[in-house]
Amino acid sequence: MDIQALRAEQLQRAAEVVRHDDFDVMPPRLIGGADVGFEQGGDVTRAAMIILEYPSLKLIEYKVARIATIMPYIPGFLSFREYPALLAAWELLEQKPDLLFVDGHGISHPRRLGVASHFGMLVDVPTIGVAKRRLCGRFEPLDEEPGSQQPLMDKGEKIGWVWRSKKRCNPLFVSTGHRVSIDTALQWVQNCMAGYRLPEPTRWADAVASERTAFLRWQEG
DNA sequence: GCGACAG
DNA sequence: ATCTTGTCGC
Repeated sequence: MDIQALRAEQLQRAAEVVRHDDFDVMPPRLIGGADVGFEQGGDVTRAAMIILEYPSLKLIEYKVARIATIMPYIPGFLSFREYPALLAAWELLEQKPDLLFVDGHGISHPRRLGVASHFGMLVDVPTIGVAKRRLCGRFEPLDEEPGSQQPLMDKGEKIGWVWRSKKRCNPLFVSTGHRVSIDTALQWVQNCMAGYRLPEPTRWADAVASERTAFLRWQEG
């Protein structure tokens, strides 16, 4: 793979990312969650795509796609490693979501094209990036209280929000993926909470992609 | 040169 | 991401 070529592609695509609200459906009735996991020691990439009904937040569909891993993990180039499997899972969905939560960053990326933005553009769907750790940017320390937030800044630009979703838990990094503003992205993440650190779309996608016991148990009943 | 570095 | 049990704290 040619990292320089991928870097150039990121810069080109980043210029096309829509950072303002551009929903077709408001409020969204179907909200999706996407995440990726690995098998066979990393040789197989497994993508999970789940659909929740809003505002009930009930799981109404989930699909899993498996493909051969094509690229190693390189910080800043995660989307190239994960989008092929995500596309495969997306094609399997019987219903497409009005808004999609992607596990990972959106524009809070060195070149403003994290996996949430990249994938959102590929399928032209509004996306929000929800990451568990920082990739770039700086932020002031957050208060201990849940709900505290701080803007994530990079090179003089606000690229997302650092938000403490739950007591004594590390904060989440929320950013625009595609067709959703930074503030609206945080608003929808907050609208999809159910008592856990992660919002429901991301939590379910993570459970399905990693075959968590919570999901396996749910799958039976 | 040194440290940072989504999943 | 993944390999993995118990364990400390609310």
